[in-house]
Amino acid sequence: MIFSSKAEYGVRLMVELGRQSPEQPTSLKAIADAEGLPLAYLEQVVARLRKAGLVMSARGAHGGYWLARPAEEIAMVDVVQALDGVIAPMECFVHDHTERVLCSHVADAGRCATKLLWTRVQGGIIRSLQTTTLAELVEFSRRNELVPTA
Amino acid sequence: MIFSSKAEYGVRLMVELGRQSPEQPTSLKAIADAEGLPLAYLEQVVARLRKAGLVMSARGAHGGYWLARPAEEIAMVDVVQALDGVIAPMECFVHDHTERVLCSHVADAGRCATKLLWTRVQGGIIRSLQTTTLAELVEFSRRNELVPTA
DNA sequence: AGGCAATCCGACCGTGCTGGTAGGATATGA
DNA sequence: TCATATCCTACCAGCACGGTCGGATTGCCT
Repeated sequence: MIFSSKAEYGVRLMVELGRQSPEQPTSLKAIADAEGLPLAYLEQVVARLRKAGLVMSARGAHGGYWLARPAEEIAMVDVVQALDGVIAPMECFVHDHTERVLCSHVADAGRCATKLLWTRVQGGIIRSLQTTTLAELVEFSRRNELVPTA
Repeated sequence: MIFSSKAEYGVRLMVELGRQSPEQPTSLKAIADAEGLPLAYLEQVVARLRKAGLVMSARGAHGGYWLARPAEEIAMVDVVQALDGVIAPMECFVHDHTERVLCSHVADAGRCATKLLWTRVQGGIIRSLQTTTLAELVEFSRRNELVPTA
């Protein structure tokens, strides 16, 4: 699998926050209930988003989370990266210094043919994540909730 | 990581085969030595490529492997898929019937906002893999072996 | 003041996947 | 018949991942 469940949960969480009116805190519990996700685990997820500066929080009663900036200004690449870390198609992309057998071609950085391939793939992924904003997803979810299942 | 080491090794193996003259078997041992990879493991890797019809083999002494068709006609998407299986950004993409918590939105197939995102990503990946042929990688590796490291 | 509702934090833990090994069976050219 | 190769299956150790738990802290509300 390319993305972890943290990414899935985190994106859903962001969409949920995007649906709320801004500046008004939404509790994690409300989101956990709405999405049917384990609260304790969501805490870890949202912590990453907070550290990345994507959401803000207020503690205490009636506290909660809200988007740090308008959904239109949030590219999904930032969300996913905050959740899953660097988007790397192959081990040698994330830290070249490890020198694991996996990429025995550390020496010939740009000469490794496979690296050409993985670079293209990485470009494809990042491009698609960069051109998708949170606002799009929010709008998508709003549109679809109106349509009855039957 | 997005792709497994099987993908890395398999792609390298294919490039290596692409560098050889066709119809003439190359032994796995030769490739393992050239790339510095464990032979026993390569056997598993190449088995997938064979089952996918990408390479052919001859057993016995002076046996080995060769490309089933010219490198120009091999899209890397087929190679990677043979090695790593279906390219799915998220669990619910590979088998929708599992109904794991991960995608509690099984019912609303096209309504899940995250699915919109993952679909775009998947598209980006597949497109980049489809537009890259093995021949390109082979040519790339040929060009670069001429340039001295110093 | 006290209690409740929240965020925060870190330790823990089972399970499945991944990368890799081992050993042998089978085929084939010299 | 021997060396060289593909082929096949079982096995294993490490580790990342998804998730739980317990508790500390914060702050509104009565």
